[in-house]
Amino acid sequence: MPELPEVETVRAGLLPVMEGVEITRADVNRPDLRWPFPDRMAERLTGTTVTALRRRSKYILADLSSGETLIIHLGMSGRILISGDPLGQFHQDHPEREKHDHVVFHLGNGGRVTFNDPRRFGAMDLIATDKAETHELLASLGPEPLGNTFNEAYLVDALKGRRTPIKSALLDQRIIAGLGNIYVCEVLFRTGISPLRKTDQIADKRVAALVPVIRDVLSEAIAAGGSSLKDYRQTDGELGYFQHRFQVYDREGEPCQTPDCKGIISRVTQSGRSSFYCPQCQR
DNA sequence: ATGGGGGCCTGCCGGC
DNA sequence: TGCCGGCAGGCCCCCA
Repeated sequence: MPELPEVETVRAGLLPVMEGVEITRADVNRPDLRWPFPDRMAERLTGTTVTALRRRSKYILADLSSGETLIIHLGMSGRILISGDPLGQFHQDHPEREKHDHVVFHLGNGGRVTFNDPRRFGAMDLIATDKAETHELLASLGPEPLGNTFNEAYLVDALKGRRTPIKSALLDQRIIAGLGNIYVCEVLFRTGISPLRKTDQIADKRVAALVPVIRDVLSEAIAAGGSSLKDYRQTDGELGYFQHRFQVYDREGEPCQTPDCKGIISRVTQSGRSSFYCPQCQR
């Protein structure tokens, strides 16, 4: 569920509350999410200070004064909410423990950071900070779409000779890290490329045109605080609002927004995921 | 080697 | 009102 813009929004929300702040206690309310938590996770977190909060693809990385890094993934339904009013603001507190509050970090500034994940496809792990990039979950990730190594030449080369539909290729985290179902649909709409088109049947020039559009869509979504469908929230509980700007995602049956296009947005299933697109102007 | 489908979980929504 | 099927922002794993 949370794609790069949602994860970046969560990271940005946590930053002023957690950076330079001690974790005084960690409540670990179950033994696992998608996988078992690392051994003695609560003890290894307790008494450490968060020295930096980074993001790699859809992972949040919290560097700790202990020399370890906490890796967090939100899966499909993971949420992180701040409570306890650590910044002295007015946002609503939610002191009661709610269903699916699996991990709670208590902070030295009085704040609490709660990880809630109904479907439990999320994950947490601890690894030495100097080995974080080599963690098995991160090792084979492709370039960051908003970073310098992601560019036209890279994408043209990375997609060369692939027979998979472009939709699947852009969802492949080894090729580009951070896109998910929503933003791939929106990117393909803006570039006029059908999600069904085989990657090796797209001219280099059109592949290259994906690069600035990917950057634009992600940047706009980050600026909007991400997209809130059912359960995603920013860390202060506010909704993101990029969902109002979707042009195709979840708009099956609606008229295409391209000027003068008479198309109707279609939904097709590709490798188990819904693709939304306009059959008229996406070719 | 690569691509497609199944599976992991819970919750929600629409239809009957 | 209640039940059931389908679907959901991700990603690992196995099979062809």
